[in-house]
Amino acid sequence: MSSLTRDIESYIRELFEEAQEHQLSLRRKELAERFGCVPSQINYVLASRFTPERGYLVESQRGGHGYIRIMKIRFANAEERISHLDDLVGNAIGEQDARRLLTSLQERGLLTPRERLLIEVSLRYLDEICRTPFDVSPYKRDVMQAELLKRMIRGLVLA
Amino acid sequence: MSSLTRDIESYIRELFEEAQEHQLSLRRKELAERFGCVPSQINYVLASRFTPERGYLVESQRGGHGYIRIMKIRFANAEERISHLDDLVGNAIGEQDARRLLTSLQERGLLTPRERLLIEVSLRYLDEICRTPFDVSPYKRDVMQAELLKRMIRGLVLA
DNA sequence: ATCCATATGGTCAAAATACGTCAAGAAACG
DNA sequence: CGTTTCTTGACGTATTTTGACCATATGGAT
Repeated sequence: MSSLTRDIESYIRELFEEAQEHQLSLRRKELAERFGCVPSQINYVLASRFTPERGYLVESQRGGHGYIRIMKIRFANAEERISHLDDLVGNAIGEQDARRLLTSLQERGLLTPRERLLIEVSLRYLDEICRTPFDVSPYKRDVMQAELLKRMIRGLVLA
Repeated sequence: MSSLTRDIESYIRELFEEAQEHQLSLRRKELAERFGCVPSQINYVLASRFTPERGYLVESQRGGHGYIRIMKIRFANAEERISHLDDLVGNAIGEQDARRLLTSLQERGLLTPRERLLIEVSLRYLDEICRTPFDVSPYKRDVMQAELLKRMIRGLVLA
């Protein structure tokens, strides 16, 4: 049940909590040694867990005194937040991706479990009627799902 | 009278009771082996029994260290309230009636403003697509709205 | 100033692992 | 006896882990 990637992710999150900062710096090699893995494993963790989609940006520098800096994304206003979230949803989104996004939003505290449940119910129903009474193509279904999802998210941000 | 699906469903419910947690993790392959069935049978059980409409959310991850996580959002036994609310929604509900009902639920503290917003956004979108791409009759639109509303309410108002 | 040794981090792809989708046929139901 | 629900299996996709090889920054030597 535990995995290297998840362990490293947890460790980095702990560092964030301890630091109480919106950004922190790491040494790739050091971190890899701490977890007894190859350095590129760290890149994998960053690429899969500390993405803009999950609210993070990563910068790095090579060479002597190299570093990896992870930053939490901050928004100046609701509009920025909305456009960020709109981008995450995109023009079309499938069931799996939608669920993943909702998971991430819940983890970020932007959504309560009940709100997430409401969203999932409505997405499912939309998908269902698109299939059965109407016969919408898979891609069009994803476009419609994306539209509904974006509207709900926009509403929540402004609420 | 017993069936594979029901057996697996019962088993998962037992796990919830034992764990006394609102969420639990499974391995699809393991579970399939325990019940001597193909792994996709597990997907069927999840898709038909642990839906958001029934108060559950399911997350999963593929690949190494993959898992299936089931979360119980719904609060225990509130069947009476479900049927009561179903009656309130009825077979078909128009925009005006729907709004009245939501107002009442919100006033009774069964719904937060954000949750209500989500419901209204999705109902409005449903209505919109029923008119424009598809050309659903007014009555049918009301039926579909009622159905979506009922599903959302069933999913979460229970406590 | 330039070169180069050293110290970092980056990319990519293969292999292993685990879950998802879909549709056809069987079974149960009313 | 038609409809819904269940079961199965073939095929598809996603994630993790590792390692070989690539790119870049720094600082001291020339």
